[in-house]
Amino acid sequence: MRWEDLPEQQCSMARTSVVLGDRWTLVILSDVFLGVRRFDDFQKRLGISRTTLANRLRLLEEHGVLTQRQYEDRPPRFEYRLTEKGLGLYPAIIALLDWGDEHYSDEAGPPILRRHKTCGHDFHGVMHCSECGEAVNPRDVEARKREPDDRFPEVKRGPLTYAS
Amino acid sequence: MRWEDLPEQQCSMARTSVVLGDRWTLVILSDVFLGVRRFDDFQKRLGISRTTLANRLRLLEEHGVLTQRQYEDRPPRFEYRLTEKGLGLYPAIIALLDWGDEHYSDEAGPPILRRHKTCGHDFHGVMHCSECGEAVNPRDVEARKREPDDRFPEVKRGPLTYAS
DNA sequence: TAAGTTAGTCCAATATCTGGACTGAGTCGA
DNA sequence: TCGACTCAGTCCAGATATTGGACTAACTTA
Repeated sequence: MRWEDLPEQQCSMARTSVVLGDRWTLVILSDVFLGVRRFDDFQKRLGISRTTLANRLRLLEEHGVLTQRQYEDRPPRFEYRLTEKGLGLYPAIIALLDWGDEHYSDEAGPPILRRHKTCGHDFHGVMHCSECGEAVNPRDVEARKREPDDRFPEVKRGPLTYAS
Repeated sequence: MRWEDLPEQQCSMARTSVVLGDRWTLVILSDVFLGVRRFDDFQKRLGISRTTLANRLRLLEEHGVLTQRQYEDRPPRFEYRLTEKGLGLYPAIIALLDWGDEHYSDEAGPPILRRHKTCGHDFHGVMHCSECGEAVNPRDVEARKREPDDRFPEVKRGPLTYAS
């Protein structure tokens, strides 16, 4: 199966992966959330090739994650900004950054700190249940299909466990 | 810059992206969280090429996200399981699945539902602040570098905003 | 004994990513 | 008015990664 055929699958991660699933997109997006908006700034900060950057930004625009907006008349210049849909990726970005902070920081700690202005503290994200408000533990979650679907074959599997 | 050089960067997303940033890894992981553990099951469910699957699983093992454990003696057979480090990706997986559910579902709703066994309801994840416990809004977060670092050049940027 | 299961490897064709040069419109300073 | 600079890309050819399909290898089951 080719990557482009993934969205046909009955799986939200497959469809998400078409937009975010490549070497650069998540890094670009985390820069966008830091306030970076211009082509050359992305390019200089990330060291990504200009071709690939142009392709990624176009893809993100096509998928409604970013929009271009003019910030200068002469010469006409555009910058990339998050749409509401793009802003909806914030929890995922936070979760991925936190995971990177936890597992790949050096002795001095995470390279970038995030402060919750509302309470004034540096923080990390904790995933809570939308229904009861409690923090969610992976072992307390049970997944089920909406309905049987032959395109998404069943396999033998047990409950979620992990290697100790 | 090449993908392999990304982890040199002072950026947690760059380092995270080395492990997760490709077309298949997130999809494989979301299957792992559904309980899929065997090579052929991944391959049949995802339609990924066997070569790429083998490479991805090896990468995830090298990075300590999965481990192989023997589940059969004759012939010796191994299955892939999450380590504690891998289990730490659950918030990110939930956030990405929720985003896909929200933006790419058909009329009938998300293809897979997740139930919080603790409270008994189908749910989605809400990202909360580890310090004050409140739900986090992207606009209430302020990022800053731990310290100046020439390898990670500053750019002109304003506060986080988005296109309306 | 033949067919099936499981977990891969190997291969050549195709697709994607790379750095670097280049374009083009306009600004800035002297 | 000239020359250097800014910014957002495009274009190219070489390097790298992904693809589907065939194949291996060890063992089980009918």
